[in-house]
Amino acid sequence: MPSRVWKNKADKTERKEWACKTNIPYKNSEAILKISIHWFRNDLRLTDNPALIQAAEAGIVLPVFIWDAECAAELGPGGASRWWLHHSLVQLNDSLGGALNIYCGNPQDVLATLAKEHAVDQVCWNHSYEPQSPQRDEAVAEEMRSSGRDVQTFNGSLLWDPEEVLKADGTPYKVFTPFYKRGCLNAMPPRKPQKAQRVRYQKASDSLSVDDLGLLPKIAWDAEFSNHWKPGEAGALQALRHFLAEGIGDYKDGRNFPAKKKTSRLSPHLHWGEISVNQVWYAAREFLPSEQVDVFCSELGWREFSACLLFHFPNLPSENLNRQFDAFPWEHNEAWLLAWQKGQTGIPLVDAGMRELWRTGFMHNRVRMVAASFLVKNLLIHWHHGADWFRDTLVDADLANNSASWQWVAGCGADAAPYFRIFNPVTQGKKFDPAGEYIRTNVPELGNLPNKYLFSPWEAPEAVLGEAGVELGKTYPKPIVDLKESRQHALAAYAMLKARDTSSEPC
DNA sequence: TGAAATGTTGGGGCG
DNA sequence: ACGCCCCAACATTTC
Repeated sequence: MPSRVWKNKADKTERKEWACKTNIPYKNSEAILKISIHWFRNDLRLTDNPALIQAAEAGIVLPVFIWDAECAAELGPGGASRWWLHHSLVQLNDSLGGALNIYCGNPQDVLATLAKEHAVDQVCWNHSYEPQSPQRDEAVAEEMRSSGRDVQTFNGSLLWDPEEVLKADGTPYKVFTPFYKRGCLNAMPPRKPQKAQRVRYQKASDSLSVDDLGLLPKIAWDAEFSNHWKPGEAGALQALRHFLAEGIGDYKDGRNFPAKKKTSRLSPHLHWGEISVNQVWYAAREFLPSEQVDVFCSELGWREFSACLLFHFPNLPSENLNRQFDAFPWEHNEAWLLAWQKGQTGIPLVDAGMRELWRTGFMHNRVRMVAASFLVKNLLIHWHHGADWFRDTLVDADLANNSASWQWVAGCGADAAPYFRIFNPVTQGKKFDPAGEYIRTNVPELGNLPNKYLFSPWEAPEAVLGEAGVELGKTYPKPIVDLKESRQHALAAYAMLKARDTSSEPC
């Protein structure tokens, strides 16, 4: 897409030429060509970007990205997500012909200064629905309006606006099915994606470079990431095309098998808005008939559901949605947490997942559920610790999805898995990784074990272990907990919670 | 998008 | 032929 950097005072011929191409009458171009800031946040794309389109239609665009280190320190992007952001910004800057204006600091201050320096007429951005956003954005808007500038904001990241998806009584949905069926599908269809258009960008002289933001990790644990991911808008479109060609046809069943790569792997792209969810939704629905894409679309629905929950319950990252769980007897054990994080629990499917995460910044969804269930239910470690680790290590770390999903697994969330639904990593492995491919890829030291014992090496006869070159406790850990015993323990903890709850009820 | 315990059914081996 | 037991296969319930 054509884009060009214009100096502050573009010469007349250039301006005339451009006015010609865009059908804006040259005579009026001076008056019509307003200067707008487009504030990039979680919408790092040029296509189907409502706020950017608004800015572009008005005239010259000053594209801005601001890294607010103070804000980021709290529940902002973790290590893997920062890696992604770094590369995504590099891509975005390239597609803007180098015109991305990068700053560090408090957005309100940065934008106020920029607006003054560049005599900005209008400021545009797409909403973020994360908890700190609405208030901060409103303050920015207020300041801009009071200095006589237009402020235009849009929903650029969700199919349905969380403010509008409410039950008849005006309260937010807490159960997925009615949320999706009645709240979403029954409402107006999502906005159709808009094409990218010609934009004239302006580069400020005091912009930082992407490197200046220091987003890349100091220790090179991201070594393998670039083998698996291509951040940026082009990478996002490529991932979408690949999913349509290879994954979506068999999505319903295929998505459950971690060794098959049938899931879309669009989550990090969607998180940073390198592609809009509207583009994905319509691309899928135009590609195959409804009944073949409904399962995938409902996964996008879960993304909407999580965003909506976080929007209406801003404490979702820290507090149990179901407050009964506040009394749950978590048993913190630092050594177990470390073993889980490093993929050294001695439970092959769990370790495979945790190592895939560490190595590639991603874990297949099926395995996420198993690994998370193991932490929360077999180890009885508080879901906060799991959420913290995922937030730091997943390239698709997303406050809404992460918080909602951990609460779902722990049983305290909206429409949650009942607490007694405890995944057995051995059964799950046999069912969803029957050939053991996924485990062998990620836990190579078990590679020579026969399938019969691959999912539970502690049950293998000594001779079989010896044959496979496995020595439990040396080359691979013994299980840190007994699956059956820890399951019983978890159920007992839950029973206690329930007893406590009912005993205090009748008053 | 659970797992395990418990219940039910029916075929086959066997005396 | 019959009753009995075993057990796989499936269904239901319980956590």
